[in-house]
Amino acid sequence: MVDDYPGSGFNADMTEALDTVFAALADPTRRAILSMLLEDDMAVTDVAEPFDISLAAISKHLGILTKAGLISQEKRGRVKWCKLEPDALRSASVWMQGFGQFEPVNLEAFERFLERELDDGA
Amino acid sequence: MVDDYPGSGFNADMTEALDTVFAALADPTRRAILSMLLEDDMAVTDVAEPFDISLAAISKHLGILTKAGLISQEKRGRVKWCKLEPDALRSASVWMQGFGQFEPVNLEAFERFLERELDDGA
DNA sequence: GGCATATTCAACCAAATGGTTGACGATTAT
DNA sequence: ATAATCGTCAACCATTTGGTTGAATATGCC
Repeated sequence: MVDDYPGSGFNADMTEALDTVFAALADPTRRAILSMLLEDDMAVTDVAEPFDISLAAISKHLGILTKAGLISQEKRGRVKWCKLEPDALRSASVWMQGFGQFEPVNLEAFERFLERELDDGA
Repeated sequence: MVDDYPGSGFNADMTEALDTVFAALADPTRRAILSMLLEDDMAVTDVAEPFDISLAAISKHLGILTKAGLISQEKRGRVKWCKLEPDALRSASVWMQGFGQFEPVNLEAFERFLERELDDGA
């Protein structure tokens, strides 16, 4: 095993998912968009309305959120509806919980447990 | 209020904290480093050992993790010790929980795991 | 003192990121 | 048919990012 460091137990897909999700969340505009979609599905133009940047820029942000799986986009007529997909946050959440309140237990075993959980696509 | 969009309720500090934490987590090398530090505090050189990139690159990664508050570094003698600071994940975790309550992992399975762990330990 | 070890700094580089503008295809309205 | 609206695309730009190398700065060891 060449890449023998912690985290290499995750398969490449999981690593990539975490990459794209965390990167998507690292931008305040994108986080604001997600918050907006928490209240309701929205058309691209309406998403863009409160921001001071171009529609094209918003379109790019929505593309990044879509690629990360955090939203889905469905075109109905000439308007494209954006819908929050909060389940995409799950992998990131699971990863982060590994750093929390679990001191007392055997960490190696816990990591193996986590890997099984993630492999199950939970 | 000029910037009237969801998320503008957070003050600038919170936004910046989320920016830096999520950005820090978006890199697989940095996530691997955090996982390593979960097991024990480490010196910079030892952190670098399993990776195929230069020590200077690792030093930069550690600087980013430090700026995000995810680790702390204390120089003792000529070696600088890196220590995980998992509390820095809290703001990010709280933000994410706003999008639905994903339990950390499959809770039943997790509890079974915990029981096994505790039995083994006793 | 002199040498090895630990870590950072500085300069540089290629690629990615977040933004712009103007043109364009698709759909709806007049 | 023509015009307006919705959204993306393409080209471009400045800045950031993740990496390199070589020199510099501590600190510890003989």
